[in-house]
Amino acid sequence: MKKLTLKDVAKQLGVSTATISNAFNRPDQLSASKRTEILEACKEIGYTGPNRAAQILRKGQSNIVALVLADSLDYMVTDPVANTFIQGVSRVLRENQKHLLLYAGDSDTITDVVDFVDGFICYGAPRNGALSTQLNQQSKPVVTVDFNLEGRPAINIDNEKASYEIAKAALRPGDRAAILGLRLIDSPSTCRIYDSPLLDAESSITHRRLDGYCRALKETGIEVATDWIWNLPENAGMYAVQAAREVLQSSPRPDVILCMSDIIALELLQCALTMGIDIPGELRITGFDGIEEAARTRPYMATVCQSSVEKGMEAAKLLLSGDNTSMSLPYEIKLGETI
Amino acid sequence: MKKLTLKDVAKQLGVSTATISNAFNRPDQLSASKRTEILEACKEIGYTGPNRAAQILRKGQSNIVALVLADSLDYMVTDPVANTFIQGVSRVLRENQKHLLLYAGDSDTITDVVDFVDGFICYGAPRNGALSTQLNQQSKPVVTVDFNLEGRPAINIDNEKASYEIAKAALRPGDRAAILGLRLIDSPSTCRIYDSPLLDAESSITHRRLDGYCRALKETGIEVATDWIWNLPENAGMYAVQAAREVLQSSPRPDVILCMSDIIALELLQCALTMGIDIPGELRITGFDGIEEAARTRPYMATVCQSSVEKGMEAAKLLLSGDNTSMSLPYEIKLGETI
DNA sequence: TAAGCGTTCTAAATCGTTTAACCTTTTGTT
DNA sequence: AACAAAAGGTTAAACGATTTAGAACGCTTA
Repeated sequence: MKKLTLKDVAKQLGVSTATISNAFNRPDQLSASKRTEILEACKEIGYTGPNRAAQILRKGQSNIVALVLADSLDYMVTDPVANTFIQGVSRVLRENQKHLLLYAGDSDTITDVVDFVDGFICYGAPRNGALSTQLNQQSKPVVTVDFNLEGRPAINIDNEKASYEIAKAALRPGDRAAILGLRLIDSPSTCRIYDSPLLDAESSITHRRLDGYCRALKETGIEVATDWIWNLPENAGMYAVQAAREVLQSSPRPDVILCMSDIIALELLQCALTMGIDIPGELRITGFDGIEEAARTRPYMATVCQSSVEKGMEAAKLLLSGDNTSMSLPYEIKLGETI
Repeated sequence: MKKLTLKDVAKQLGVSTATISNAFNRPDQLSASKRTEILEACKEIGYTGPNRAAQILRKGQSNIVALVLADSLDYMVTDPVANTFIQGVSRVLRENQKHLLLYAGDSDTITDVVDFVDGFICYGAPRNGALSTQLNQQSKPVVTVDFNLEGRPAINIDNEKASYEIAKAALRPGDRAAILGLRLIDSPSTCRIYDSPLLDAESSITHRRLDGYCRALKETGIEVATDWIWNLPENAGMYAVQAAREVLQSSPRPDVILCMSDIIALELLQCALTMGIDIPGELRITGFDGIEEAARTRPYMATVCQSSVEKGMEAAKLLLSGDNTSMSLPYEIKLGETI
């Protein structure tokens, strides 16, 4: 019992293959009566429609969109921001009958999929530079999120401005301030920056956040040495814990700690509370992202709220529209109870 | 600048297309010297290898595996169990150079992808019965996880036995007991079961858990009326909260509450602690799954630990192996501090 | 010398569609 | 009535590979 093909069906119905194909794809190319007649007959004999694999080859279009994640899936999954982002993407894709191919950015090539995928949504700068260049060299559409790729449309929030604003709200003149940063330098473990060279500063959102913090610090008349800036290689609790301990045990302890993500800030808060430090009396903390958990803590976190779902949805819409214009999404400063 | 094809390359090198194809796919079909000569020449002129779309059509194999999730992606993403499962699947697929197509089970058809996908991993029973029958009727390999599909290999743990054991550990003769269940009946919101007809009892893991609980209850000499069994439509906090409130406010209050997932149990624990109920003095609670968060609460949760990552990995391995034998994975009873 | 055999490569069929180009009718216009 | 345009189909050439059957070649063996 082989699978039916267009040809088989055409033969059975006594019409050309083109007509069958048109019945399925281009209703304007044949009379309505013939069309329904054909479709009914197909249902009758069990032909479910043109073979997708053949369609992909012929049309050069597969309805598959690759979502390239900067980090390995292992990290992605534990990160609520990435999580909800995927949600948003998938929602829009589904509405448009597109399919989602999940692609981890730590793979070192896209050659396996570039031939059949309709486009790429790229979430976060690939760790792996080769992937960026490959993405840029191929001709399928690309939408970048939370980083920039030359000549490609990007979805972003104004990270510099948002960071500036949350920092400005948290800082008082005369403060000692520390920063818990993310992917600022190339290091596999949590550490202070000192004078390590900054990583990939052009396209990285965390560097924009750093810029924003620095502007606010300068305006408030505060200086921050690079040994008061920590760097985490990934946005995961296990890296945050170590930074939190170190920064809280340093003496004199900072009055403010600016964290580049809520995951980091929450771990820090937890750690500080355990140590009996009064928040915000003795120490002020800011986060970034606005994940749900940050709103449930006590005291609840001062942070920058951005809608990851919306980001995902806009990214997908942008890709599908074929438009080439970047987009800056709104955010909201939530003062919370930690500053 | 059109893309190079096998034909172009063959013409340029003065050999047949078959030889080029063989150079890439079947090294044994030509001399080693010719092969390296060809591959080098290809690199030289910028031919990166056979077009995947054409390969898919011709070979009938795409290296794409569809992961069909029972729930919509929206729910999936917030569920750490599903999350880590995906992780496991993706890890094995990547190791084998396969790609992952994420497919939400609330879509009503697989016809869009069945033609080009190499197989399906199906996580949880699709809500939508049509999808099950479609999966069964098509001829591509299917591996089911946490439910059964006739004639298809399944990955599971022994839910009945595990539930029996955790319940047995929690129950004392003379207890009043309640159950917070999952997807036992067809209802869009949290409610007691009363005498609603049970749903899809054959293939559902939550029915196996119910069986296990019931065996333990019977052995301990406890009777549970169906109005002491709650049903949640999804494994999500928002549904759990309501059930938790209702069950805790009922009087007399139960001495033990058996929860079919950690998400539910944690919400219940939270709720009970807020109400000032002593755990486990006044109330014992059991969960199911062994998610990380359940180990971090205070008191920490009594639960059945199963490794979702491993489940995912085994599912993927099973699919790729082409084997047709089901598999029961180990689990571990963690007594915790809540019983 | 011719047959037999392994190796290396080629020609041509095939995978299942889509679609540009072309051919008939039918309809509308003057 | 004559002709253009539209409607409804058909033919056949792609799309870019894989793969079977067999040709050509050099070599051994009887």
